[in-house]
Amino acid sequence: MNGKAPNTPERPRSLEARIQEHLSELPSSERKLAELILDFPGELSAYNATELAKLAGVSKAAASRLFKRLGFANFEEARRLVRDIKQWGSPIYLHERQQDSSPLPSESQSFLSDHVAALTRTFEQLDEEDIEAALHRIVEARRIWLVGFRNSYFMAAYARWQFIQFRRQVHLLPHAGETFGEHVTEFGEDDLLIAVGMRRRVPELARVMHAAHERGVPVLYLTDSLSSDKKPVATWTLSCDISSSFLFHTYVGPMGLIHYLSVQAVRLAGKSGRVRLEDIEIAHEQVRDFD
Amino acid sequence: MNGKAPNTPERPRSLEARIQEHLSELPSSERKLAELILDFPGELSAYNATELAKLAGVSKAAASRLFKRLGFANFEEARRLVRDIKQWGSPIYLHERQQDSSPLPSESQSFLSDHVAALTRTFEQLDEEDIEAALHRIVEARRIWLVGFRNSYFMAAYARWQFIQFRRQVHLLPHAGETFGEHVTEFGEDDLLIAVGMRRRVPELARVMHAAHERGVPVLYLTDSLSSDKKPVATWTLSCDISSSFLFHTYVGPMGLIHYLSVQAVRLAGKSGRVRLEDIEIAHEQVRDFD
DNA sequence: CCGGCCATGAAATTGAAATTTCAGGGCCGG
DNA sequence: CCGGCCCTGAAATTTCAATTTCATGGCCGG
Repeated sequence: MNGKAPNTPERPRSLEARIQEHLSELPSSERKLAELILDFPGELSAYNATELAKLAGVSKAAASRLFKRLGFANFEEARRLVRDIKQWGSPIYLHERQQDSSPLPSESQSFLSDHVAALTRTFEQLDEEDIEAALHRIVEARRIWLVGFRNSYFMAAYARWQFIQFRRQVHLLPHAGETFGEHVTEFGEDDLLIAVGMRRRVPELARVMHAAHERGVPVLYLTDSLSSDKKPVATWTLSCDISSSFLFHTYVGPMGLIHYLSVQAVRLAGKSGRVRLEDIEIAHEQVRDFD
Repeated sequence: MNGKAPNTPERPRSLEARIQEHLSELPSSERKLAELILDFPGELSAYNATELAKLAGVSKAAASRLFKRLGFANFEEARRLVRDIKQWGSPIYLHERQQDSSPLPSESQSFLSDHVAALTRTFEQLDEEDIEAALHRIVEARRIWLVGFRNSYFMAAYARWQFIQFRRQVHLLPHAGETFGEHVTEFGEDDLLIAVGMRRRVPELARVMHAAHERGVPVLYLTDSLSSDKKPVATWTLSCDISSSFLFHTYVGPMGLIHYLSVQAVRLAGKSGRVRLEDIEIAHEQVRDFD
């Protein structure tokens, strides 16, 4: 029994920190593994000890010993630490960050790149044909109905705000427990329904879309790219990427898309004479006046 | 038993794709788990089947069955697929899409870079101290009131949706012509008011903020960096860059900021014991209650 | 050249996670 | 109301990774 007294207060330091601390005193085979970990490219916690050992070219025993020596009860504990730090943020980062030099910068940096990635993927996968067709309808429809539940509600609200900058008759369907009946029966052939349905969707959404479809109302469906391919009936479908490596999804993708639709719709409306110059002023209003 | 003819070319579809394909025919308990996976924000392969089952609130048996049904030999195979695909970057379907659809109409490219620029500037100018302080209050406040008018309304709605994922008593003040009087008188010292005021602001906003201030309620003010410097009274101010070279402002910055606040608040709440790990389920709740 | 010390990996052992089994129970069609 | 069908989670079983043991061999001081 190696009488290694674990009198350390056992506060959670990051795995890398622990390795640095012990690096000099590690035997060769364990050090090989430790160095592998230090410049490991991917998500360490997605691998198991056996694989890591193989990658480093050492025996499983060495791996086991290494994590013990680093102060973990076992490999599983180490893996969990790595995983949770990623998901929950290092408690250290938030509290003891006076010590380390580059504390949050890098953290918020990774949020930024997460958003940028989502945006990029969203714009990459846009279907220009559907967009083109939808834009025409957005401009020409007599009335536009917008619907979105739960997390999709605010995007519908955003879209409405944008659209009323350049046209009339843009209605946001109520989202509370209220019934849609009265609105749905109002749907007319010249209308357009824009349904925002990011995960996770509720059955109501499909019902409204279906109702519109039955009445011959075209449906523009904004969804996320992970959604099922047995999509609800929709005339045009535009998907966004909302994936993020943090706890919550990111909606910068949909925001970018709606912004894009808005700008292009105004252009189109202007071209077709449906927006007169003075109407565009409305749009500019928010830009210009500083009050 | 498994009548699944394995003559399928078995090209590696992403886990998500496989789930989509089978989603409709999955029994409820397996579907619950499948939904959890589709919504899973983090690194799936860092979790084991037992943990996933627990998060989804189903038995380990269900998890085991699910992966079998999706065509994997066992859970381990699925985990490895996820891990390796991640390593390779984007999932297959993104790749295929990229090929045929024209690279990027340069026009939408410039929208993209506009958004990215706004996001970057937003994250660059974040005041970490204010954020830190605001986060604590977000976690500890008894009640949170959110207010936003016009174009700011949907951001307040988004923030509310995020915050109710991990805490109670988050209220979105009505935005219609309704009077705030009744709500404002309710403001208590333990509360927090979050005011979203992107240009162009209306006088009501300053009034509500002022009312809160008078009652000793701290105010977190989310605004845009172009706002006039005669700011309303606010305890903490966080500004975003919303400028865009197109007709409308872009709100990806505020969205990123709110996302950031949400994730960090959950982390903080977890540390202070206000959200225990198993309460992540709240966040994943949206996954579960679909029947 | 010996003898203590220690690192090492193969192999045995342990132990946790995954799978399978099984009894209970809901649902549906007859 | 019955009977088959299938889903379900608890528990038994199996599987396989992780740990421990142990024989070997290198290194160094005497």
